[in-house]
Amino acid sequence: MAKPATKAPPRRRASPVVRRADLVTATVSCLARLGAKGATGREICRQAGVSHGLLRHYFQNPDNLLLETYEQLCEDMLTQLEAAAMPYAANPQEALHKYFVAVFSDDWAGPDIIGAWMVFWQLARSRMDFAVVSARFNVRQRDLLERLVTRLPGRTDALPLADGIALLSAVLDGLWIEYYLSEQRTPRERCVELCDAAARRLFLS
Amino acid sequence: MAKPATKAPPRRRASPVVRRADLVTATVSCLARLGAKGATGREICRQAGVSHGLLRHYFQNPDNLLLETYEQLCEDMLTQLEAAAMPYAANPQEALHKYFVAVFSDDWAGPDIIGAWMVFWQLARSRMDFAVVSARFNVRQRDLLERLVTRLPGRTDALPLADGIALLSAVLDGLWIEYYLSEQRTPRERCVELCDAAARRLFLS
DNA sequence: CCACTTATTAGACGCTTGCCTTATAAGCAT
DNA sequence: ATGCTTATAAGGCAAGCGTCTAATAAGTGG
Repeated sequence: MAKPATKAPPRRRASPVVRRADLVTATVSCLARLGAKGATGREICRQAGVSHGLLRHYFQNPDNLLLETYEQLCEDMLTQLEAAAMPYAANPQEALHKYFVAVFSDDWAGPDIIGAWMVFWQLARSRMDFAVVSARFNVRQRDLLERLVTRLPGRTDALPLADGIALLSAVLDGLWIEYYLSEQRTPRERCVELCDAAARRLFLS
Repeated sequence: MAKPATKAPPRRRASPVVRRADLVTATVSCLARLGAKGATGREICRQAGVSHGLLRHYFQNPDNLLLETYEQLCEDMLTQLEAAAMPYAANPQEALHKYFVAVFSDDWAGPDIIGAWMVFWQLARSRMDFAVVSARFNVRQRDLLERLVTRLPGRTDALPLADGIALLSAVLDGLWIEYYLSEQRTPRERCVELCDAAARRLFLS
């Protein structure tokens, strides 16, 4: 049996949905700061300011928390990217530009989140469940990109559309990595500029 | 004091240079198979078929082994990429193509190595020493790419050269990620094909 | 105001890791 | 051969992790 409690530290209740969100947020932060190795269940709980036992109360295990975090992150990013571009539906070129800006915004490429994506990508290779989430997310993101591109006025088809989409998507990912590795060398504005240039060059010339 | 040894398992000596290479190879394999979390010092030694004490004999600590592995991997890849393209110096377009082929070859994007890069990228963000290696490697790789591109005959300068290089480099990284995430969806030949298309579109039209 | 649910904490256990230290034997020089 | 160097193995140790279990308190419904 456990020892009688010696002291009662402040213990405030929160609704399950809030606590889960807390843990998910802490997970992203830990992943970004400490990488895959440092983001342990206990460390996540420490960051969230709860005892390590609480993780098991809300999630099956730390891995499961990671997976759920990944799913939610993808969902959030996708909806927000869409929300960023859609208001400019009347001006396809501007919509695409806003999309680029959103991709490199602090919300999705900021210092306390960008590192998490890399960990998830890594997990997507060795773990089937993560691979599934990654695949689904990729398809939807590419669909969104395609929707934006096909609306561009005066589009040339010197390049097959599928190739163009694949290449623009690759440019996005590649620049994202470049930004990830050194935001000094390729700052955010430069990334967006290059994306715009790529879109013009691939589809409009 | 330690117990007297009960049995003498086969214990063959190897020259330091060979053993170090063994450990480096095992490290890459572990990183690719198990990710950052699974590539522990002990696991690497297990994979290399040596006792866990040997790691300390050749390297300061597991982290140091990782760093050295990263350095050597970069060095090897760079020299081999150069070696792949240079024989075709007379035909710049072909040289560039061979470069693309080499990037997506089994040697550098095969299943037992591709996962390691992702781990190193992840480390490059949280650890200064890895960041330095990454930065140096990036510069040199981009230089090589630039050397190949500037030789292309009939190059247009509708796009500033620096932009073109940055974009082609991004395409390479992005397609590499795409291949990494699902070689099913974007097989190797398709990646090379898209690289060729990007080079034409960016520099020759 | 009491009882019941459950969010939350804290401790215990077994395991693995990294580090260090000691013991052994393999190969080379003499 | 014999002895010295050192590559190699293996054990011990503290720390950290994931899992499980028991105890405690915070709300909530009666």
